[in-house]
Amino acid sequence: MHAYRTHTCAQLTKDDVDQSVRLSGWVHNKRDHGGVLFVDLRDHYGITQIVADSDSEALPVLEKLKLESVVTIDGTVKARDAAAVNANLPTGEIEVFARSIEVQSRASDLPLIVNSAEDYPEDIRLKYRFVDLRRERVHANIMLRNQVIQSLRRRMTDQGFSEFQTPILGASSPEGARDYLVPSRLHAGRFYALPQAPQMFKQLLMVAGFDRYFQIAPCFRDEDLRADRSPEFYQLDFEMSFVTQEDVFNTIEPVLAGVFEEFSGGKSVTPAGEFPRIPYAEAMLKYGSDKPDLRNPLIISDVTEHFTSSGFGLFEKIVGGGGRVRVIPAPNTHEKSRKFFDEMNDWARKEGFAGLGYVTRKQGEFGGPIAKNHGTEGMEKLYAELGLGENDGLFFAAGKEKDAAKLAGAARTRVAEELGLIEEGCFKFCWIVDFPMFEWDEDLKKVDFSHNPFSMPQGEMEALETQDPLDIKAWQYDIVCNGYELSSGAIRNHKPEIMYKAFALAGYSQEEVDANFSGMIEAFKLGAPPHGGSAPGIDRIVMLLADEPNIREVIAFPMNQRAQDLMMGAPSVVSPKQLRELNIQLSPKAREATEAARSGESTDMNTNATVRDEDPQAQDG
RNA sequence: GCGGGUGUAGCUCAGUUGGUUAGAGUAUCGGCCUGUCACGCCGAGGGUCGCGGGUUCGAGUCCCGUCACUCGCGCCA
Repeated sequence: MHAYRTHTCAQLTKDDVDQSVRLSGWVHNKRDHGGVLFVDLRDHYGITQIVADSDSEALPVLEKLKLESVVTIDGTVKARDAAAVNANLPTGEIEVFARSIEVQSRASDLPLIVNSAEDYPEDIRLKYRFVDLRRERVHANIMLRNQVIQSLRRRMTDQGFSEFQTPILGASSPEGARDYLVPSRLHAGRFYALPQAPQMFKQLLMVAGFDRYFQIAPCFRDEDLRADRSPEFYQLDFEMSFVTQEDVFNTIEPVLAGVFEEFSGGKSVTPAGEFPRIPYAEAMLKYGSDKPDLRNPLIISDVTEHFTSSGFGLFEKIVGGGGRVRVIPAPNTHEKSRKFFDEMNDWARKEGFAGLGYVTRKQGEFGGPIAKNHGTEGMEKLYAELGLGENDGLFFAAGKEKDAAKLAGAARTRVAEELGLIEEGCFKFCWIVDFPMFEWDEDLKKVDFSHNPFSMPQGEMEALETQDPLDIKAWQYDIVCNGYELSSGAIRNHKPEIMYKAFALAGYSQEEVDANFSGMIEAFKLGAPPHGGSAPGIDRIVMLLADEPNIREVIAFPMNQRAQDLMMGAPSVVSPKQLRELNIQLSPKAREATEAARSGESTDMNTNATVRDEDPQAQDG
């Protein structure tokens, strides 16, 4: 007999009755009736009920054992009486009568309970993540993640992509997010940078002639966190040679639609080949966002023209100053109280906007200060143009174009949520296309790249030479699903002369380009195919499929919002010897902070991870 | 860096207008219980009300500051 098990905890059925079996697992739950004891024994696969009574030598041991201890049970499979069958359990028709027990690992008091769905504070869950991960929901999320990755891999290899690894210790480059840096021991004062994405390497793989690359690539960005953002995350990074934007779309739509259909649990998914394509400018106008949630039926309109002259002085003034007025319909709000509208305005102010105006309409009657001042005739004209009905309210976002769009976008979401208009049970994909190549940098008062500088401008050299830089579009595209940006990609600029020209428009000299991007530029001078790709975010995909509110629920060992690993105690203080080897000296401020951590001056609960560091019990060698 | 929310027993939470000894469930410990599957019953222990200061005869409750977690803005594709 195997040392630990003959079956898993999900395997035994009525067909196995009377068999002698050996099971191993965690003590999930106990029900002690004095003379008879029931134990739910759990492993990765499932739960089997173990029974022990006074005839069993296992009884006194199990009685004393705490939950989550690990045991091996030798016993006999018994059929349960009809009345005792548990229909909720795949193994519910049988139980195992324990003849003997071996305790593999004795658990002490638990910081959180595995057999309950109760929510625990996230810092406790993260500190004891190995226990948290035993719980049904998180365990299932991590398994879902595994399946999604397997499926993505299969779908990519089926389409002729090859998987390659790229370096983790790379060179820092000036554009993009803040790099995580790793000091070099052999080269004093120099640093490696962890990849924000394997961008240059995947392009160089195309230059190297591999034609179709993909990788489940770890990416690192040292920026502040959000619910859908972690400092380290994974992308389905891919790149293809000799392709147009259309080819990239046709390749990746079936992969994403396919994997979503496979794991959506019955939710509808935008079919491959039917992802709507929304130009960036249109997205900003109609949805107030470059990652619109298409489950939200509300569409923003620009009504600036109606307020060039208006009794409503505030809007007239904004319009006169070059600003825009955008509106968000609030359908069928005739029965909403004034409070509803006022609270929307309060919300907008709390969000840092100047305020959200509104017009109410009940049985054709307009209400609210904007309607009063603008006049019934003007309002009717506006409503007719927008196709609004006699019971539809209207919210107004006014200001500089960027601010008005942003407020309108936030209000569109808020209004739809308040009115329950967001369609449920679906994944709605779209492409955002035609991103501007350049934008005006208000701080530096100059033209700068609005996205990745390696994207090919639409119209290529001719566009750069003849058009206003701010009018030039890039072959740059995002995939958006339910309001989340899942992927960003581009057809790359593989021509050095266009690269130099594009950088020149953004104010960078050829020498600067050569200095910062020498590898790429050199490569493009030695025979580079036209190529493009994208990189869907794996964590966000799994988060959406698992219907979780944040990315940490689908990461086995996530960091908290301050980029700490509460379980392992990262980032940690290192020894003076390590620092000396790296030729690194701490600043006085850093010395003070690390001294405080060492002497345990700070006694708040978040130093617990560090305390655990020093607990030999907690070290796993 | 900024704004919102939260912080009361190991955990989940209640705690009235500022008023007696801060409660419940769960977990833990002890006792009882031979068919449970969220087993049940009896009992016990467990509290710096995040921390510091203030107002007050009196603060879990009000005020100021601060810390932690979290959501968002800035930042970031």
